[in-house]
Formats: sequence, C-alpha cells, structure tokens
Amino acid sequence: MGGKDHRSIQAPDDDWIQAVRKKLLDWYDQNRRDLPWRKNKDPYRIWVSEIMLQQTRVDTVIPYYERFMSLFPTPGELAAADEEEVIKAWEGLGYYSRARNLHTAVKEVVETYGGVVPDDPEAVSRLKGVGPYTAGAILSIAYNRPVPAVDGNVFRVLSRWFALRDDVTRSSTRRKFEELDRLLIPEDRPGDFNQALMELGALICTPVSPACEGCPVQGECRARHEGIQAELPVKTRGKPPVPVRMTFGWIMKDSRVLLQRRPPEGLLGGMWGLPTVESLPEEPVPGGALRDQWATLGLKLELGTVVGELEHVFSHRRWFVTLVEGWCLSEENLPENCRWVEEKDIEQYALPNVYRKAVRMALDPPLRSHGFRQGRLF
DNA sequence: CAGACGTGGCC
DNA sequence: TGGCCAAGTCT
Repeated sequence: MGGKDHRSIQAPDDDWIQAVRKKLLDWYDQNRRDLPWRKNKDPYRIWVSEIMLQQTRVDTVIPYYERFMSLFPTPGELAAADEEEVIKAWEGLGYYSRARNLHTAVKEVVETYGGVVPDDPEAVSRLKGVGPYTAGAILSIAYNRPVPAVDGNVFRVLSRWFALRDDVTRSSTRRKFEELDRLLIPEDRPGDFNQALMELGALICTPVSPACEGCPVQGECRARHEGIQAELPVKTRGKPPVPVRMTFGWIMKDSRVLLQRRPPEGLLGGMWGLPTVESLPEEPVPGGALRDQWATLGLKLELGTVVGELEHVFSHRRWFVTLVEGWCLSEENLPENCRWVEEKDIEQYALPNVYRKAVRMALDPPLRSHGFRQGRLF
C-alpha cells in the first residue's frame, strides 16, 4: 500500500486557495499558542527556537529556550561565549551538533554580517545547521518572505489536504511539497501562514487520531473526504536501534572521579562522560575490558564491584550499560581528554543523559539497580 | 539516498 | 511495555 506516488497534483484553483488561506489564518489568530519565541520577530530569537525545535517537542524546548535566551540574549553574546558554556546550556536536549553548529553559525553572522541574521535565502542557507526548513522558517517568520517552510507538520497537513501518498521520508518529496506550499502562501502574511500550518499540525491535524471535527479546513480536506486521514502521511519505517553492551567506569582516586571526553565525531561526540568501553558478552570479569584499555594508557586500575546496570535508547543504538567502580593505583600520564574531578564539580560538566543517569546511580545508592528488564539483552 | 544523530512522552 | 513520534540537518 502507498509507497510511491509521483502524480503531479493539479494546481488547486484560486477560490479554493483563498478559502483555505482565510480559514486557516482566522483559526490561527484565535488559537495560536503564546510561545516564548513568538514575543517578537527578532530573527535571532526565531533562529534559536527553530534549531531547538528540530525533532524536539515544544514542551521540552520551552525551559531550555528561556534559559538559553537569558544566557545569550543576542548573537554577539552567543558568539563570544565558550563552546563549553553553549554545550552546557544544551545539556539534556540531545542532538548536540545542533548547539555546535549554531555556535559556529552565529560567529559567522557576527563576523560576516555585523551580528544581523542576513535577510537573504542563499546567505541564510549557508549557515551551519540551517537546512531548507529552518531557512524558510527564519525568512518567512522574521523577514516576511513568501518562502516555504516544510517540516513534519506541513508534510502531514498537506499530504492530507491533497491526499498525497508520496513517501515523506524521501528527500525528493520535499521539493514537491515546497512547490505546493508556495502556491498557498499569501504574500501579505507568509510567516503567519507557515506557522498556522504547523500549529494546525500540532494541535488538530495530529499524527494519531486527528481532531477533524474541530478542524477549520475539514471541508477542504481530501483525506477527510475519503476517510483516509489515518493512513497519511506515508513514511517508511526506521530500523530499530542496535543493541550494544557498554561498560562505564566509576574510577576514583582520593576523593576524585575520572571523567573522559568522547571523541569529537560520532555518538555524543565531544561530550564529557565516564570512561567508556564497549564490552563483550563473554567478558569474564565485569569491567575487564575497561581495565585492559586503561592499562595500555598507563593507568593501573583495581576493579571493585558492579555499581549497577542501566539501559539507554538512542535513535540507532540501545546501550546496555554495566557501571563498575574501580580505583586508580598508579598513573603515568593522564590522556589529554581526561580529568580528575571532585564529585561536587561533576555538575559543572555538560554530560549527556546516559552519563547523568550513571553518575546519579553511583552517587545515590538507592538508585542502584541490577539486571536489565526482561533480560532482553541480545 | 540511507544512515547518523538524543531525548522524553504517549498509548 | 515497546514502538512510534516531535518545528531536521549533515554526510
């Protein structure tokens, strides 16, 4: 069923377009949420919000956004910050390359464009971390330019309005939806129209059980008419996360704990964490792989007991983590990417959630737990 | 193009 | 409870 459908849609007629524009915008004017990035049209504020909102829910973003904007109210202040501070402000939000790319891009804006986000499609699109959606959002919302901003909501709403079975996970589909969107955007309120489309997708035209009865454009919706709204949009299934065993070390020396920065590329790239190795199922001693690896780095470990076990799911990996404590007996030269840190200072570091969980487990014995649920490990 | 890239919430 | 989803971009 579904899958491919590259029929070109007949252009909607003008009366239809006018009706949909008015109904959607009237609905938006009455129902738009009062979100922190809607206080004004400062392009920098819009930009930051759009980056945070990538693949992330509004409710999750709000507190991060408020904190981020109070720390870095202007492009100049963000550009002047250390990357560590920026990452710390992003801690727990995920997709950390967004923060690095934003930081890189805002420095570019300060150096090249005098601290003003350029009002130009080519220039905005060249900024790191700004793809076709985000460029369209910034330009339409902040600068009132009539350009498409097609995100997951817009894919869903348009696929339903026009009963389009194009697979929205294919990049070729984006062009088609952008051209369709372009026909609909009114010259006078492009930013509001794009936001209204997304707002409708978030509040009414939801992925599961859409509230069609409350939809301002239900009469214009072909999927609703045909009763196929639940089947749209068509998207191919992602692959389930690959299970991996990992060992984290809670390695102590005097009253300090060893932190290690992860390699710059890849999963949690460049983030601080506990010493980590991939472990093998047949490993005789818990933490043996960790001890062996550190031996080659010139640090002799005495292993203690297993502090606990935890499971953490990423988009494409599922980590089954064994947290092992150990003590540093002797140390030659500590690798550049490592630091001994007082327990109370660990919170100064930006740790991804999987490491936060492990640290909490190590510091708070009641949280310690053993055994993965269901023993579903492999 | 397909896969990498985090996290939390919902049913 | 496991699987899917959420205002995508980069390689």
